[in-house]
Amino acid sequence: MSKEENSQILVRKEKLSALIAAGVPGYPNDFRPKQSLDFLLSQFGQEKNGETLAGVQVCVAGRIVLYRHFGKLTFATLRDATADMQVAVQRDEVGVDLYNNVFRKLDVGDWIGVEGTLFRTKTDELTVRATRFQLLAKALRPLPEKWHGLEDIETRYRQRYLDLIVNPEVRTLFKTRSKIISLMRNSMEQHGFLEVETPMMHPIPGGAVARPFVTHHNALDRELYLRIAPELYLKRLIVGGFEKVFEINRNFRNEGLSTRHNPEFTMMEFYQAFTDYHELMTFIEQLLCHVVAAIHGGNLVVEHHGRRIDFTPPWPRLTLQEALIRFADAPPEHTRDRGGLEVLATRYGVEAKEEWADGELLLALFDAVVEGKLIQPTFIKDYPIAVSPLSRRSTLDPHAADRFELFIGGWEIANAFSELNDPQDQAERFHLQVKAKEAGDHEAMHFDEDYIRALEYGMPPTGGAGIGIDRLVMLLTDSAAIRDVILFPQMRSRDSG
RNA sequence: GGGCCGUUAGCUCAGUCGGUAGAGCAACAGACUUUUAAUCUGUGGGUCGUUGGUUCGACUCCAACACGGCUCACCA
Repeated sequence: MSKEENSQILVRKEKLSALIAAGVPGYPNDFRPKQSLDFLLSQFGQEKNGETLAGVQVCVAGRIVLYRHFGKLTFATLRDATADMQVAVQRDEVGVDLYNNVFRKLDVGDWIGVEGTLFRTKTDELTVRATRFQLLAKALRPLPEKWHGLEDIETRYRQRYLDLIVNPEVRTLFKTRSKIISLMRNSMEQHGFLEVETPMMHPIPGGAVARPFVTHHNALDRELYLRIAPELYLKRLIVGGFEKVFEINRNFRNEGLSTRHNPEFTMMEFYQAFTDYHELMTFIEQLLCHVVAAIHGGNLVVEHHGRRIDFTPPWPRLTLQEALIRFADAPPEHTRDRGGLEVLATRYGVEAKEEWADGELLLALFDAVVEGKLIQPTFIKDYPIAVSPLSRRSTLDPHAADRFELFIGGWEIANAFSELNDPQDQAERFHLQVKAKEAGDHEAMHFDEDYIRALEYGMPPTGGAGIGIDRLVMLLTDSAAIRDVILFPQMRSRDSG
């Protein structure tokens, strides 16, 4: 017996053939439900005084997920997009022939339509008493076991439809994801931002430090790159005169997979003229608080991995140095010069590469020692210029960028900065990136001449930010792996390896 | 990429010291008109991830490979 044709599938195919032979179509499309199950439960689920259900005619559709047979009576649990509800089918109500030869030939997993009236069982459960039923779509494969359901993690990811059928909490999670994105989109629109779509295929990959996926366009006979970030296109739109734009869409990075990394992931990036990174901190604080409160019923405290994360503003704003002093127990003087940083690197087992600028070493120390400790929402600001090739140079310190990142639950959630709008400075930064690329850094940026040309036409002073949607959803749904919040996560091929 | 763990019926899982495989659910046949994982009686269902090796004999021991999980490294 092959895996694809086990005996249960054969039995179901034979049942389908028998039904069709008896004039019952297996996949008709002429049934229209009139009520959702959730609607019926909310309207009639709670008993009211003097209520009579007998006259309430209903017409519903759903998938059979459970059966309880009693000879001449069957209870079935129906599941539609909104809820589960019980249906009672009686032989004497629908007719002996239909009951014995059609209804009893149905299986768990089949879609059916049911017309009937409402009643309450002895245990007070609201139930549809069927006067008529119809097969809507025959299922040829058996569903996973009714009690344990589908627990195999690999199958849940590879066959997400099955996961969604039998694990209602997975449906709830993805509804929450959708709601989070909707809240962010509405919020941005209310603040006057214009939603735009920029290319997913880039002739020059840019806007982030990452390895891109490469593809080939036949007609143009040229390489194209799946975008690693929309940043440079969105800022071209600021040059073009849109003063507030945002995009919620996918980025693609050709890097390893982990519980926090999927090759394609969703970011919201937004750019606003006449603002800076300090004002963006306040904006993001308000935006995320709005989302968290809406998702958690007004509550700003979220449970995550057994820890309480309190989103109540204002959130701490620390410089990289301050964070290292506080969370890495570093003496202040050690964060100020090369020698001190190298002492810290030795203490924490961080490799201090010779070619690194001081700022790069500082950041490496932060990543290794501090990042994972930033559980409560915390802004870390004033990043080194060396690792911020698109950020505005600080007016006070030419080695610092007007940039911050937001950390929550030990993860980087947002990255934002005052944008570099000096075309000559930007060109110099690109040159440095190209030099790094030539020295073997695969993640370094290309020189984007058209972007420089755009800046040469004048970009107003601007602030911009990117917020990682998948990680935000993980935080707000208490998920352990990014694959749990992506419907179809990337998996290795089973056949060709 | 490294380390550790896992892969047995459609699903969830047992399988002792190496002697050719078990349960529950699901399926099939039957009983049953108020169940909630209904219950009761009976029946069928397996290339034990793949390929090699050791052995008289391998689900079991060994090796390689595939896929997955956790974790470290890199990144967001």
